[in-house]
Amino acid sequence: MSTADLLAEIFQRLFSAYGPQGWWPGETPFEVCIGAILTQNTAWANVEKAIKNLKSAGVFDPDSLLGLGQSELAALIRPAGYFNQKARKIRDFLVWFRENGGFEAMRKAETDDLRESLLSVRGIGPETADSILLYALGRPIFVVDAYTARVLARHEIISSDADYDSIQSLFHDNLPRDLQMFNEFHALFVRLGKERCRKREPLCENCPIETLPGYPPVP
DNA sequence: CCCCAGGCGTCCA
DNA sequence: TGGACGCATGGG
Repeated sequence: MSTADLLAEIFQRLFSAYGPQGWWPGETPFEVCIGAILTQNTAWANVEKAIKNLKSAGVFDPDSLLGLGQSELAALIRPAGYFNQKARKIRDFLVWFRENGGFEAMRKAETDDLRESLLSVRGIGPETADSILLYALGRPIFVVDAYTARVLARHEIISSDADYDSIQSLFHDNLPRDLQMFNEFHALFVRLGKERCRKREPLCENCPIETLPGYPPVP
């Protein structure tokens, strides 16, 4: 079975098992950007509390957030954890956002250029940048996350120390550049991981991809 | 009490 | 260039 067929098979099984995930769980492109930073190594339920705090305080827009001091911002996003670090990251992103013409300019930019520019912001790494590109701007980019790497490594499709770009290339080089498919695929990996794939446990039995053609069963 | 979450930057070999 | 470590709250 080719890599292309294997990845397509994984997608089909996850989609059949779980259906469309309706991502991103936020209402606006701006909310996607802030949520993408807040959710770094953090449970989404805690991110929701932080976003709710910002909305309740009436400051959930770029200018208002920039008007807050870093410590005030940190206090509001406290439930999301790492609040001092994330307050600075949000500020740095918003400064970049303002100085680079906001969404209007972002929508005009080439995907590769925009990705590089996003990565230049302190606190935005590859997963955060790609989440913004895919879910805020609709670019057909595959987002790699810890669940994806863990699941693929357990199936011995990649090595356990594969880096972000190599994993992303596996998807980019072997699947059609389909926006809706990439949107669902990442969300489905997260769904699978949340439900069944804790760090210290193998994939559970009756998992949609417990066995895959040509690959060893997960222990 | 324990482990872990939709990462990232820094430091050090 | 890559592996350890700090960052932090809240849920299971």
